[in-house]
Amino acid sequence: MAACEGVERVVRRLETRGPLSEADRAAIRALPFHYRTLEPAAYLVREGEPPEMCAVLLTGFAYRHKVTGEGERQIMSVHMAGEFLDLQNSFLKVADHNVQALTRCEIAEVAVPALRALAQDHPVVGRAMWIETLIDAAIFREWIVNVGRRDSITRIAHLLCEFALRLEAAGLARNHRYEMPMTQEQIADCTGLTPVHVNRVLKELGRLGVIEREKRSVAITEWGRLQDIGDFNLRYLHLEVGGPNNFQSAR
Amino acid sequence: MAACEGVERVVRRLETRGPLSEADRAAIRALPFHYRTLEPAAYLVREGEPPEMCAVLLTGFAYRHKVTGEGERQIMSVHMAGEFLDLQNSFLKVADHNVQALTRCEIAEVAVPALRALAQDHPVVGRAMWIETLIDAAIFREWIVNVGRRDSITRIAHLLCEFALRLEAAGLARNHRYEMPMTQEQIADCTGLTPVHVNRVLKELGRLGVIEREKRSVAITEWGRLQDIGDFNLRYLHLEVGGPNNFQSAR
DNA sequence: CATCGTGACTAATCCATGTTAGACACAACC
DNA sequence: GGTTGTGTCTAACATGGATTAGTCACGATG
Repeated sequence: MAACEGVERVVRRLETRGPLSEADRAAIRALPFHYRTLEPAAYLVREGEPPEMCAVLLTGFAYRHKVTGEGERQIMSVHMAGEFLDLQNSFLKVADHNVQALTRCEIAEVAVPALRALAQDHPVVGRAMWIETLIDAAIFREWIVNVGRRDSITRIAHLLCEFALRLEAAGLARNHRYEMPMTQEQIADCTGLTPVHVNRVLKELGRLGVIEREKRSVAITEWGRLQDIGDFNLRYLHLEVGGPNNFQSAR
Repeated sequence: MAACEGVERVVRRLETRGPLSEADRAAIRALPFHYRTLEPAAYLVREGEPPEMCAVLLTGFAYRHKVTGEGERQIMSVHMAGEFLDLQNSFLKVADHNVQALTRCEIAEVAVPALRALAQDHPVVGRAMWIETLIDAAIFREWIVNVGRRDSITRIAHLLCEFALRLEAAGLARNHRYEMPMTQEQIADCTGLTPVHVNRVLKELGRLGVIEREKRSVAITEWGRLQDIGDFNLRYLHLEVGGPNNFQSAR
């Protein structure tokens, strides 16, 4: 991906949360971005280290996770092209979780101090970045509910629904059909289940006729039923359905 | 609590994340706060409604929760005196969860547009509020791990540890001894367990000699062991141990 | 070409936690 | 001063999902 294309994706992303002035856009474009490609499983952030760079994902997938004292991994979120990966840590002193590439990824990185200065000097841009982290938090909350109070088939159906909508919003899927970026083991780490049980549940969802799978590709054949099974309500995603500028206007 | 005391608490809270100028402080004090007392179980925010007011908790406890399609409740966070309750929703169009008083609460409310204007016109204050929400998000992430990958005794021990430190940071507890604001049923809703099992586990923690209980009062008699049992590492709380201005300085 | 590693998939068994049902203590209220 | 409600606590039984232990297909690697 060309560098200028990368920056423009960042600008567009932030603009969906509110109008930016030309000066705001120029300030974003002036950031000292550094472009890199990461192999699958490469770490972007390690728990315990101070955040120095903040990355935007241009292509590919990445995920946040922690490992318990027992050595069990819990994935806390999965990120796709266009999303910021490190706003969660950039304003804190130390990273409290890991961020790792799920697939091969292209990223645009910028040093944390430059990002802080941007937020300080361009409050509208700062607000847009804040909103990005608020939506991340909304998804974290939904995942607490998912692993805390839903049974296995509901959890996985919910995850499949969330992925469908987020991928479609990112222009990476259509007609509720997509390429699942994760292995069944990683799905297990998202849902607090074992890989074995994930396999059983995926098979069951296929048997019920609500999804069709071939390798990693997933087609949701009965969206309404999958939504019901998954107790899925898209509200928490705060998607800007009407396109840019559809935010709640300041009164 | 007197009104001016309430405002000063908000100022102090925001100052722990970075130095504020006199103009910043004045702007916070000039906010049109409205003071109210809520009875236990009163709603501050309802899922599906647009956020209109943003509240700071002056005394008492409140909690965030969602209810699944099956009618099961999951508590996503518990808040104590000094914390903001609605920054999570104020910059989004619609609340995606409920916020409810756990005990009798005194709150200071301000209309959302005034708060947005404050963040816009005083970027340093905006940044401090952003950091508050980032820490909320860090706690959400830890709770995903807690309900997703820890067994029942670990979950509850972890919750008890978190409460001890947060209450001490808020000046509401000392010597790892505090008044638990929640019933066992509410603890169950925090941990994704049943009230019956919470009771078993609390009894077991008592039998192990790491806590002592009498009604709602909890004394952690062996902090180190409870921490081990609870797989607890305080990093995710991002406590400002050195007092104000102990944030990572801009470079 | 053989070997190795990984991911998908399956079956048998087990156990941590849920479910159901109730006792008991205590405070609030008519 | 009985009644009602709420929170704590317990026991007996049920079960969802974990655990264990594989097979199989496939691509990468030497």
